[in-house]
Amino acid sequence: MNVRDNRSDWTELAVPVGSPSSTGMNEMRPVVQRFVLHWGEMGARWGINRTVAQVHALLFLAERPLNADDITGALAVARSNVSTSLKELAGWDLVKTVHIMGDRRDHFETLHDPWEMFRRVMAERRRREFDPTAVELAACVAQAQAENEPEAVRDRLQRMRAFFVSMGAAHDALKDVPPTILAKTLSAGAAVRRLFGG
Amino acid sequence: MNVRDNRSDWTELAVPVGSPSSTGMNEMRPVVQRFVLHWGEMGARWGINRTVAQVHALLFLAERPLNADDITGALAVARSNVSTSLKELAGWDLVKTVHIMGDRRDHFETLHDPWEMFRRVMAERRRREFDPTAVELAACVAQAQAENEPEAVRDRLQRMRAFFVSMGAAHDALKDVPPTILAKTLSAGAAVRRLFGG
DNA sequence: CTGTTGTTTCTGTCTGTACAGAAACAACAG
DNA sequence: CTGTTGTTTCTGTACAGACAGAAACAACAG
Repeated sequence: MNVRDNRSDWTELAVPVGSPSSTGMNEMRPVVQRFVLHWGEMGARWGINRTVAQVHALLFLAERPLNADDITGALAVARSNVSTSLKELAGWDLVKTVHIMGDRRDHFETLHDPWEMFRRVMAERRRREFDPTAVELAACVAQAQAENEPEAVRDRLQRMRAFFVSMGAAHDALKDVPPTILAKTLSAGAAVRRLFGG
Repeated sequence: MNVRDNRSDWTELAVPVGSPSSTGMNEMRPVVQRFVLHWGEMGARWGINRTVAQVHALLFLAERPLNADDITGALAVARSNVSTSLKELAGWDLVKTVHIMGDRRDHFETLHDPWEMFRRVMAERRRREFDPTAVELAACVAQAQAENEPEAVRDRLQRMRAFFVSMGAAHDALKDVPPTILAKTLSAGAAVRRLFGG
């Protein structure tokens, strides 16, 4: 009994044909495919690996936790890449590993709440990119001072730094607001406008 | 008199050595270089072409409008790419062309207010990427309905769509708030927390 | 007209990244 | 032990994007 024969019958997101294609690929149904492809493109535009984003999209629509072979079959990518992508998603805190009784394989699932997803992605991007840039900016401000840069240069670096400080504060103020509150408050809109004197 | 001889003495951001290097390259001073390089990296991470981001960074620190040759000299990239990058930045509404008396060449300058920069980038990204995705999601929701996708799939697409609608509303509520107000309100933080019941 | 300036387009090249596929390895169940 | 599962690493390849440099072109000043 080899791996191919042992893969689970994964029909939830698959086209309901008689049997899987000879390639071992498990075709996704049209909407699923559409969403997965678009999500992949969007991710790529924002600096997320296309395949990683596709894996995420697939898990987002999956009705049950999928194992690596399910994903390999659906997306038709090498298993090694699925493994890497899952690890990457775990690094973003977007997937978790679950286990199913009687099955030794790892299964993966992702959040189904877009707000919570957004929150975690923001937190990670902040940690990885925003904070280091803020540090770099502070260093630039100091260096500009030390090296007697002209007033204008020092001023602009300082403004940029201040901007980063403010954005950091904004993130701090919002990062722990429960998604449901965020959604309601933002959807209403009026309160937000009022706060900002609109 | 060729182009090289005709280029302006561009010393504001340059290392104050006796003469420009034989390559025609105009070396930036350390802080400027540091900022330009870092900005380039950040841009690349967020899907902005590295060179485009570098041109932007250079203009951000420049004390006067620069012409294409200034930029070519400072960044040591081909003139054609500078031209393309400037056009790209113009497309983001981040640079404008200005003219200097007695000089036929175009000169370029960028905003010096990070808040306003941010506002414009957000507006553009929304137009280019967010809105189309929102449309796509609406289509996915409709298609999922039409093709009798399982409840779970329809529900998740719908949630994602709702998320995009809310984010759009949030952007609408904030996009026209004057940067100064935004900065003050966000920096304070307390009001924001209050609004969201923190 | 000629020289300057700027844009656009083309070609070739280079580089980084993604990726497949294989292999080695580790962990573990039975 | 053997077979399964999963991760990691390696090699080679393929592709997309970035880029330089040349060339053609347009606009315009003098």
